Amino acid sequence: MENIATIFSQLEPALLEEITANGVIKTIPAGEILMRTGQFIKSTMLVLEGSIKVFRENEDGGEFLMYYLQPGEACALSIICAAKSEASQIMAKTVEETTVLMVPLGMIDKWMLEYKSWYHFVLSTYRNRFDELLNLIDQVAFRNMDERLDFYLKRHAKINNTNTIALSHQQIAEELNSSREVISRLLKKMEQRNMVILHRNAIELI
Amino acid sequence: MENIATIFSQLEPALLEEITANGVIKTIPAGEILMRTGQFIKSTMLVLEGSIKVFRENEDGGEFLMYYLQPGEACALSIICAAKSEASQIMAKTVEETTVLMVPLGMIDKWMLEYKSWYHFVLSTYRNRFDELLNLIDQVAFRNMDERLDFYLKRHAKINNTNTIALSHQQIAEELNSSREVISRLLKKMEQRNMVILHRNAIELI
DNA sequence: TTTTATTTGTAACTCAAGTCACCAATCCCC
DNA sequence: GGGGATTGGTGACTTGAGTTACAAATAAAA
Repeated sequence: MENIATIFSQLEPALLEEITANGVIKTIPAGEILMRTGQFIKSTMLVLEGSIKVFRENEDGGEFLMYYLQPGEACALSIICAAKSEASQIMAKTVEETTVLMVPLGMIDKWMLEYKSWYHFVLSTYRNRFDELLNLIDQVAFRNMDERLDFYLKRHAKINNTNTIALSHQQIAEELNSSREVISRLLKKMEQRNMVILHRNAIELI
Repeated sequence: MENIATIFSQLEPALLEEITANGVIKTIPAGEILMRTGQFIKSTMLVLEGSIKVFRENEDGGEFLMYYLQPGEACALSIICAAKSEASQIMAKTVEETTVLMVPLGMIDKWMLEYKSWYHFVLSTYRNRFDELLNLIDQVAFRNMDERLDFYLKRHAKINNTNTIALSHQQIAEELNSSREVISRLLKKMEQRNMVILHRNAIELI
């Protein structure tokens, strides 16, 4: 794992020291649920390594994808909920082994006043999540499933920095709140158009 | 119009004085566009009276509703964009004659450090908008049009504190990104189930 | 009072996408 | 290697909702 100062290079040195002093580094195995619908949140997390999936669970247990948290990012919701100690609407879980830095909620308010770089970091966290949600609304409100699938695959490839998506059709269907058959059909069409090559548990982008 | 101190009673007196000193009160006629997609934002707004519709415009000019800003609320986006001076993804316009207090963006950052009540106000503005977007995603991703229509009518009634919605089917269709015929059909069904009474340009909730 | 524009009602059609049913291929583990 | 589990392919059917087309009702304007 890289150094905290490298991952959060935009934060000023004095703040990084405080973060190191007050935060607890925790490594979480893949697939662990970090936040459950309706759960009370008592600390925020900065992602150091790995990746966290933020999603909404529907009635059938499908995990409708909202966005991913990557190293160098923080959970906007935990910061927001902090202020109100209100129930969160969404869930979060690790997709791979993930190292996070847990920061007590009290520190967040304190640092906002003391460190300009923290203030800007928190605001930009909000803004990025806000944008991400606007984008998601765009997708579900205006796009058809074929466009959404295409967008999903490309984003997934970009985030993981590879052009092979190692997911089953079922998993993709759940993240897009669709059904396996629909995704299989659309992927077949994409293959016929030479946009992808299909393998078992893997989709290769061309 | 009520007093600023009454509308924003959660803000501390010293801050209210500063707001009055630095802000400009502006009354805007109904239907005026306050923020256009891609436009640069140079000041934030606190709503004193009236109401502002925040929406996304689709290709055909339909105004897909995101949420309404009411007296006592502020535009979260303008605050977010402020920090980054980035283009906004969405549009805003007055639905009726609206009085706002324009505050230069520079003040926002300044007050965050100086006034705890401002800090909490801004954060709660973010959180409320975030919640609103999550709710919207819920609607478009998981609900059918009949449920969305029902939800829409009830919310509209609640906001305007009346059980008569003074809108044409066409207007409703645009805000839900649907078509007039679909809304007419669904409303007819609701009337048959004794959920509403239909009038010209008005829908009465029972 | 005509004329015109707006609003609403409805039937018929189309299409995207979800569901059902079933099968084949592949993997995994005992 | 055999048997169950997971994954993927495909046809047939259903449904929600958008589209086309047209008519009736009402309001607004001339």
